[in-house]
Amino acid sequence: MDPKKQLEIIKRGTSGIITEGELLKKLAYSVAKGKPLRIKAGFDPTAPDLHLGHTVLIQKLKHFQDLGHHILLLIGDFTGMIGDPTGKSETRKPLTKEEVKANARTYTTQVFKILDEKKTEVVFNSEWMERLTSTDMINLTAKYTVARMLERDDFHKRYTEGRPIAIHEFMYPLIQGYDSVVLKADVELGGTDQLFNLLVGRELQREMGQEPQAVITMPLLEGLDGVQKMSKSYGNYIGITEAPGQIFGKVMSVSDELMLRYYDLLSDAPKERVEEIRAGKVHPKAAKEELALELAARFWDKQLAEKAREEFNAVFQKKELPDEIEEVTIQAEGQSMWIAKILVKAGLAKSTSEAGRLVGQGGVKVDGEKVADVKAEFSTGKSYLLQVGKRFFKRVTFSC
RNA sequence: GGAGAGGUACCCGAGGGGCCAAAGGGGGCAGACUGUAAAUCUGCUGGCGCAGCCUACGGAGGUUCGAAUCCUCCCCUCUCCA
Repeated sequence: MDPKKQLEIIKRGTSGIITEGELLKKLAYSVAKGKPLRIKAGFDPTAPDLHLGHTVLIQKLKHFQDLGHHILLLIGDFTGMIGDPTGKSETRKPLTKEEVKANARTYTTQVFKILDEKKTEVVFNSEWMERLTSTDMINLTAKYTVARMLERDDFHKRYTEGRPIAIHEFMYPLIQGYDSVVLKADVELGGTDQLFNLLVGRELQREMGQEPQAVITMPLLEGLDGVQKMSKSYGNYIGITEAPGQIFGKVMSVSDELMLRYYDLLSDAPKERVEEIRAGKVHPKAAKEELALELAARFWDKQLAEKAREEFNAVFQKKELPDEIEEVTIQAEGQSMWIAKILVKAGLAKSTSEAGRLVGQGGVKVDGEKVADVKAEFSTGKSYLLQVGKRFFKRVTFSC
């Protein structure tokens, strides 16, 4: 495909390209020689569950892949084994080889929900990093200065704010850059927070006589709260292995404002459609449904996504019951049981205190009836339909 | 090696002997409303069969009728000096 056209596709949704001119040149060269570009993206195998935040980047890789370029999926297993104590988060305990391997495997299977496995090369940086000697390592560190390291925004911030920076954290950018040298990457993708590391790759490549990689940064996706970036540890994520109903519902829970952001970063809907939505020509709820449908279908399929939509509307609009309600069996401790205890045992509340609060706030229904009394007791001889809030349902039975 | 600052709940952050289960904000949850698990408003947000008790302000001791607050030691982080 024409290099300019390729660039246009690639550009969509990116936060920055360094430099556009270089990338265009590389694309032109690739077209002229019939040689695909080597596109690198690195992943940390510490948290094996991918969420939508990751897919912003993966989706971009997919665009490259569809344009016929060669995707290098780098698993940072070496760095994972050292453990990365970024910022104030307490030092992560280093992972064992087996754990890293297992994580990497679940990682890649998830990635291949989006990318074409046959056209993707998966590499592990332990392959070459473990072979480096201490001398090699020190030589690598000699290529960069502390002052330049402190240019990295988060290092700079932490330094001036008097927060800790461990020495080995300086190694990560270097190792990541060195990976680019080994892989002879033409382009590297990363989140905006990766910009510095990506640039180090250019620096090192130049140092080692290679043409520096072009760098593409993708915006970080805000989580469901719309404030912090999407991350498992904030619990504000949509995992790509979650049930279609979950994915659908979580997308629907996003604020109208955040929805537009999700459209920009996640959707492959035609540009014109996104513009219409932004202009307010589409009802926000309808627009959100469209997006929820697209995403649910991306990780599952159209039918399941459609079913999730129907159920969502049944439950939240028509206040009907969901199709599938989880059944739980609770060990009976007598003729009757306190409502708070039932809720805890059914997994609908963390503690009887919390359960008590929920009842007090009128958030608990049994068989469709609001429970008014915090001290209510229910006979253990029957089974009940429990509902907490609008969206948590469980059917409980008791066993003796 | 010396001098100083600091460590508070899920996160940020106030509080410097009792009125502190700890202000405020964020996040989360519930209710009302609706367009939906949007927005907005209101309430809740340590545990315990709960007008009471127990556990909690980095850790361990101590002073005191009473400690997140004062003292001692320890751990951790940072700044300046050497």
